[in-house]
Amino acid sequence: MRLATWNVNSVKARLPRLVDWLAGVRPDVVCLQETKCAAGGFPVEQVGELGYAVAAHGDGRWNGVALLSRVGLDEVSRGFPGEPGFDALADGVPPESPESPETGAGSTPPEARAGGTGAAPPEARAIGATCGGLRVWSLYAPNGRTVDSPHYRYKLAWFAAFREALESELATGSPLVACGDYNVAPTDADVWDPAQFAGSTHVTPAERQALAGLRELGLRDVVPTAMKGPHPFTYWDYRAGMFHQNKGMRIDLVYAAAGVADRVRSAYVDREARKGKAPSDHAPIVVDLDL
DNA sequence: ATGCCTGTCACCGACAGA
Repeated sequence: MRLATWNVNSVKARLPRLVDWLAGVRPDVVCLQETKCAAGGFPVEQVGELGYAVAAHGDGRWNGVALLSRVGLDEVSRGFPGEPGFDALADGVPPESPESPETGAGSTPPEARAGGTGAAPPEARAIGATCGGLRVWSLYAPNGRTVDSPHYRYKLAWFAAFREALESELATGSPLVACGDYNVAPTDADVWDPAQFAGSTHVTPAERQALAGLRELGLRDVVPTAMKGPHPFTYWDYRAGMFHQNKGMRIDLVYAAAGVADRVRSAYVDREARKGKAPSDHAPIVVDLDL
């Protein structure tokens, strides 16, 4: 089985490149992130012509994940149990300036502010399905913005909830892989210059501990081969010629259950897909499995 | 060479990305 994951930064804007890439690389299962379209707006017909079934999960303008498969697409899960939404109240930050410090009957009880139980619905950041006997998740972790932001605490809460959900799935013993844009660089070697990231998100101990929590469940980081240079970066900022200087980050990850990781024949970052006209700012990872 | 930011929604800029 050939498995791939790619943050396409809008499936509509990337459609010509996506179609060409699918036709050339011919993966069996593809995890997409940042599709930036509602599920009904996904170009199902265009990828369908290449033999892919589609399961999409989207809000519209932001986020959005999808799975493409031509080896079966069953037991689709849009989101996961306990998945939190972004809720500023969960951090004690009021959505609007409070009129007064009065705490009346309308105030939200603390127990209703916990992640996953508050009013904010989950964003479209996770979709799972069973493809040819393999349980596959396509993930788009929250960015976090800055370490003092409610979005950073949301990011950590989202990872904690995903760990819980995954623990239940792994208990069934079925082969599983969780691919996507984790928005965390696992080690200092996974950013082009660690000094540039001091005090930033994506490299903090808490974010790296979130990844460690997934590895504690038995998942392994399937590190792809870099097609240029020593670091298998998967993201390069559009600005300031970062790609051309190979100043990137490894934030797209393939986390595989041990039984799947043992069957990885090869894995690589397809840097070619980051070149040329109108690319995504992320490159795909392609993994060949002997299942 | 791969080439110096982009997509979306709403409107002619704002916001988000990491």
